Amino acid sequence: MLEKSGKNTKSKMPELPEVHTITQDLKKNILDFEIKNIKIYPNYKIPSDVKKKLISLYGKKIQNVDRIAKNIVIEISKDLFLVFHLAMTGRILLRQEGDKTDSWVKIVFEIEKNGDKKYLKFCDMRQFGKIQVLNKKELELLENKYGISVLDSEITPDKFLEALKSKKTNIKNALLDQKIVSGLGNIYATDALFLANINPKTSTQNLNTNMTEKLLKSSREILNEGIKNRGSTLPDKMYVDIFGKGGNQQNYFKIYGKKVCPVCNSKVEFEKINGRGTYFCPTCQPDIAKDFSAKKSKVETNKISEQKKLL
DNA sequence: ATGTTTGTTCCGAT
DNA sequence: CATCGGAACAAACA
Repeated sequence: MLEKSGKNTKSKMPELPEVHTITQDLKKNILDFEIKNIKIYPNYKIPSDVKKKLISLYGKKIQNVDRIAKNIVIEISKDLFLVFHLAMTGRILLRQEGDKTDSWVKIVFEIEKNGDKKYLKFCDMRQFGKIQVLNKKELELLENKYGISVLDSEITPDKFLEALKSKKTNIKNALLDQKIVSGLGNIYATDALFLANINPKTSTQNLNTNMTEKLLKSSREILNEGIKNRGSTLPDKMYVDIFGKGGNQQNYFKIYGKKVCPVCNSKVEFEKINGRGTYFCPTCQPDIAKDFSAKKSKVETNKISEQKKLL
């Protein structure tokens, strides 16, 4: 892990399983390779200052590969970092001479070590992804943008609750806000909420420590399982690892994409929550706010009828 | 033709 | 001024 200035450096904080997989594979395969050439495809819109900064990478060797939240960070020197964010449809592929061509290629880094030549390709169909060249200070600024990581062993249910409550919205939305919790995406957040028996529409203000304890545990479980299975590849085959191979976590989804709850056989509900497709089981993930207000209105109704009696 | 999509940022409304 | 939520970014697929 890149060292956070003055902070605990021993805790490894893997987050999004797909990015983690790519980062680890890159680390095993491109260290000490020299950047010989960089080809930017003409159809790729890249800010001119980034284009200029890329030139400063020529002739340098790759020192390390790491990850900050969902960013892949390639360390070129102590003060020079190449940073990728894949967003929805970005890919990093590591190819050799003669390999088949790839779709949606935007930038190719030709790298070489002891005569071994490889092609590091940045591909992006929808072009929501981002490439940056940063110095150490800018990298620290990037790192500081992110909230707590659920895989950080120092995070407690209390700290988790405090972080989530700072955003007054539903729990699903808070979990996806990287400034609050970094690393969970739509699928993993959906599955983590299911495992914790929490309705995705629950207000963060209605959470308690018992719930965040469960959610912390389920989030860690989901992310660790995703990492073990090298991420998830949906039917569109958008995510693949650096060798072009899909992950396996899609075979272990808990509730995402399901029609029937695997635990209780209830019909799974699908709803757009803050614009993101969300699956949940109405039985295993009851809406506590609804129960609460139903109870409350019942109490009020009783009160009114009592008052009427008195009159 | 329309609606859908693994993420993030920006801007208007409150 | 802070915070929230929806639109926008752009392309392929069903």
